[in-house]
Amino acid sequence: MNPIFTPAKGGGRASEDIALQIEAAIMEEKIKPGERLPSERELQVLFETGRGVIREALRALKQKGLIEVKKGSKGGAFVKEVEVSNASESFSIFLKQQHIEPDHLIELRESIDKTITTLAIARADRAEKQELLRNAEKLAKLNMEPEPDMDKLSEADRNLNIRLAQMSKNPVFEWIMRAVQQGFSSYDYALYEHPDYRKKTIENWQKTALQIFEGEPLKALSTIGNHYVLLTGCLKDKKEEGRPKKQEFMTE
Amino acid sequence: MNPIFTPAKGGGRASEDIALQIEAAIMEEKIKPGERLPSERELQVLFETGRGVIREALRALKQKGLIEVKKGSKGGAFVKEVEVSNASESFSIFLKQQHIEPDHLIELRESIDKTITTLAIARADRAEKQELLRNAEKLAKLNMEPEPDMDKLSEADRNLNIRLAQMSKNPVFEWIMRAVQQGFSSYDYALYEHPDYRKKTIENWQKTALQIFEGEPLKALSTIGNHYVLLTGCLKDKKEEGRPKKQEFMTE
DNA sequence: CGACCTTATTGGTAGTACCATTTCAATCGA
DNA sequence: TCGATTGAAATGGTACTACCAATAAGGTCG
Repeated sequence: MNPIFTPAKGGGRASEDIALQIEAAIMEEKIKPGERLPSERELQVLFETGRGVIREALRALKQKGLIEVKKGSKGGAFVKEVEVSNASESFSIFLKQQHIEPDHLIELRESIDKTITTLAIARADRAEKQELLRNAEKLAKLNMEPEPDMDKLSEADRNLNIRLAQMSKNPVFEWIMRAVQQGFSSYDYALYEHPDYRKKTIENWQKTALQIFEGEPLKALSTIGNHYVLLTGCLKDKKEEGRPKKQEFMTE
Repeated sequence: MNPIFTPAKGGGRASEDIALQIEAAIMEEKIKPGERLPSERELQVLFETGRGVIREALRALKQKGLIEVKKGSKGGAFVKEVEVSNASESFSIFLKQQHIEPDHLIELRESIDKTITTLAIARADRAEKQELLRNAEKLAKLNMEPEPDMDKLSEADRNLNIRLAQMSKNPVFEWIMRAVQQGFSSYDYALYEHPDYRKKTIENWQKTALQIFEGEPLKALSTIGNHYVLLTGCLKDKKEEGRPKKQEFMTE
């Protein structure tokens, strides 16, 4: 085997050097997803360093979502298949710490959603579009219940968004969508609290899915736009807490 | 002071628990950016654990970009102001490991750029628009030189993109723009290698800036679109390496 | 008063010992 | 022979100690 790893250079930050070497090995696919890294004690020898340093390096890689660690015999650090959920965490940290306005995030989502919709109509096959339609119906059915389960409703809404993103056949959009949802799902939640908004939102989803299925880009875009009209209207109402003066969104 | 930190619960993953507690304290702004966490030896006492565990927790937080660590007396872990560079690192990991196609990223940029442009026309004040125009001229001037400096050209291009994003008055778009640029600046670089593409791209930028200045949304959108026609055309040419058959982008 | 030195603080590294969990093979029993 | 039990080995998780290296602050000497 090639000398993949070379002893860590001194100078106050050995664990960073080690983390970089391992990360490089993963990126160059010298170690592939699913494979195991040497044990901590072996790495300790390879890098000619203490075990604590190794552990710190592994901890950083784990945080990056590059590896996962299992205990016990035959345990160790395994190279992980990249999951969007890990990659989007820092994005949500950014959102939280910057006190991003809901309006700003909504702008992003609206922009992305419109592109995604256009792409989905052009690229998704018939089966996928039908599946989207089915999922929209499932959402509507959830709302038929006497006591609709909020968590399930949000989950179904989330699912629709992700599915639509996947239909664009562009993984970047899927990543963004997941990141945004992870960061700010709470606002969509608000949309499902009022029975009135809830009903309209669900109807809107069904309409969107249908128009995508029928390949009507312009109509679908307009319908998607309406989703955000609803959302901003709802958030505005909520801000005026208790004293709603008038409703300014389109009723249909 | 409240008892911010409680001893880590056992069960095989103390450092995670500790990292969560500290992260929560940061998010709730019990510790604000710029402030210092207790020293490792103090934390060791607060959490009733070993120093190694503390160090692992801090390493994870550092990787998340939440803290930075300084050595020496009066050193320690300081809560960091969130920087886009940290937040966008995981994004570029995602891009690298997923082997994202340039085309996919271009789709995102085109989508975002169009929204940004629309917002910028509506929201930026006259001075900012004029400044954008000046920067576009600066870019053109750089190209007048007998031996144009590639790095400076890319830098100027980057600057224009960021500036435009800022003019949208929406920090989320700025983040996305920066992240994308960090991840895939190499492709824009290609655009500036051919003198022919370079000239057209720069002219296009000037045109865009002018149309934004004059408040012509539709024209500006079309011009922005042309930028990506150029970019895809250029990348395509480059892929056909050496045997360019025909040029398929708009000449003007 | 300024340049230099000392010291205290703090992160960084090394090493050891031991614990908890997990796997797997050897052993025991029916 | 087959199954269950047990025990050893591998491996990550924790604790503790000692020492190194960098840094800042204060004291000392010229």
